[in-house]
Amino acid sequence: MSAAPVGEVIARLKREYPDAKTALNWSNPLELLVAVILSAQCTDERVNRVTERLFRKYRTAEDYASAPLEELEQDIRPTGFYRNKARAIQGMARALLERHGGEVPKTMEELVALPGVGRKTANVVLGNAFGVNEGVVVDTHVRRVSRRLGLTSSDDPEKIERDLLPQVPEEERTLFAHLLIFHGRRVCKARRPDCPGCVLNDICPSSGLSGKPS
DNA sequence: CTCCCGATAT
DNA sequence: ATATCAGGAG
Repeated sequence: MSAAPVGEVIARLKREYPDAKTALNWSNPLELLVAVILSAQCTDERVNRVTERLFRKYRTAEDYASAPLEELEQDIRPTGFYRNKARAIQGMARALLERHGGEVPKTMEELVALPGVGRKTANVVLGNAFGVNEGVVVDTHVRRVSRRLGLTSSDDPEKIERDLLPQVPEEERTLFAHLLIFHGRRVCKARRPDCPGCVLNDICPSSGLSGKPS
């Protein structure tokens, strides 16, 4: 079975999810960066519950940098991996102060050099906070849905991104990720995908195998 | 490769 | 009980 054409995938999902955008709540680049670090292996809904109070308490890089680590850990605990994430956020904040005047940098190279920031997190910040679409966000949903659609056969996020890059027009890359994430949550779910109710049913190589994991 | 880890759905 | 959730570091 051949891969689904990306243009058609985007067109149909755009019609299906006209309001697809990040589900994380944020009002500046630092808040987005913190929210994305917290979102690892955690739903956006729970991240938002935590950041609602977190962002009232921590407003600048200095606030995260100077906080007692145990206190920051408790402030983010419900998101899981809270010790790693607290260390990442504090290390990231201190790096912002040391290297970037307390501001979030706008290049891939500078972002991934920050503690706790990998390529996926950097791509989210670049695309959503700065409008830079040099890469494609590959999270668990993008990975699963892309594989099922036949857009990639790899299971490594960096290889998947290299496979997707030439297929997705630069100005559509942020939207593309949001569309696949929405679709991955509501229809092309990890556990029980709803292939009969999927608008990509007729162009998806995995349709009918309804259930066979990525 | 393993480890980190709480909350929710099935 | 177990799988899964906008991953990254050692």
